[in-house]
Amino acid sequence: MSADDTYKQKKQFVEEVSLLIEESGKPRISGQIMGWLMVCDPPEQSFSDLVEHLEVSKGSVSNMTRMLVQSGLIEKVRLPGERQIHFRIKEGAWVDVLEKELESINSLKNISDKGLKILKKESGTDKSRLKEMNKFYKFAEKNLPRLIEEYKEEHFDQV
Amino acid sequence: MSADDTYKQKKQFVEEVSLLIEESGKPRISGQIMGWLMVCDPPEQSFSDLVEHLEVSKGSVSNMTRMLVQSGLIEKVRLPGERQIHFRIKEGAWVDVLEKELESINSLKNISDKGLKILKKESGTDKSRLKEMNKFYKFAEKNLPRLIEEYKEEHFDQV
DNA sequence: TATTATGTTCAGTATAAACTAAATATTTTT
DNA sequence: AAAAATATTTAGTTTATACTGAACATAATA
Repeated sequence: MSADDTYKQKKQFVEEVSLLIEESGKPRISGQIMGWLMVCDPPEQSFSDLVEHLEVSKGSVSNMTRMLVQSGLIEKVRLPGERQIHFRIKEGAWVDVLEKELESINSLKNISDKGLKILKKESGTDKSRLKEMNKFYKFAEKNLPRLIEEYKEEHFDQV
Repeated sequence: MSADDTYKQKKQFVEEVSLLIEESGKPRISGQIMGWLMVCDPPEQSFSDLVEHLEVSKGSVSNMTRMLVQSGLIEKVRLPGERQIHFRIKEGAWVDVLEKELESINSLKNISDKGLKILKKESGTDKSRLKEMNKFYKFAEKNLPRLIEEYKEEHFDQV
């Protein structure tokens, strides 16, 4: 297996990751950046590394790295002697993704609270739909953080 | 509080739900349908009920209800004496949403397996990024189904 | 300070998807 | 069987957003 073949496989890997990310509703290029930063060597890549390897515009790299930094998935790094900004996957990136999910779970719990409040005034109207939604998201809100903690303790108790 | 006010609040509720759904990457109208079906009276609504209350086209109702039925969030109902198809929120809709999530979690675990296989050939390259991703999604795959079961037993052991 | 390297912002283009209205198909009633 | 009611499919429009290339801003070097 030549180094060139491995490079091709990495490119293939990048495309598959970006497809998954795209399916989850995020821009394709953010997925390409994530994918590449998972397998590149070294793990830190400069702005222009990204532009060249992914064959995308500077504007896209600028926007998408900002978005990814903002959402906590990657981080900026300054390397001694290096002029350009570098980026790398942030430790705990995937845990962070799940923790972000908790926010929308919270929103869904809140909206179901709100709905129940409205229905309270109408004695005849069925409330079971909203009650089930409410129970489910309360359950999730209670148990997911516990699960995340469990994972953290198992895997980065050194932090 | 008049019935008219309550109706307005329900409309407001529908908009908020649809916004949340939209933010999660699904069409606005699917969110409006979900929202309305959460608070309407009766819980079963006909095709034309949806067209009128949500003020959207028949085509959209046709497409979006099909999508929602397909994804298990709502179901078609035939009511005795009623001519039109009716729709309602399906029992366990929200649990189903989470169960669907498990599929993408599985994809992410698989892609990290694949990535690790590629990096195996390169002795120098950092593997910790992919190992962490892999561990995390393995953990999720192991524990989320358990959690879902726990919820189901607590809340619909009658089923 | 002038020059070069680097990164961001902006304006415009391309693309994809939501949505509608109308035509078509299907089902139900008379 | 004809007519009416109901639902789906289609073609076309609108809207939103990803993406690019170029202009602009900023920071580093000489």
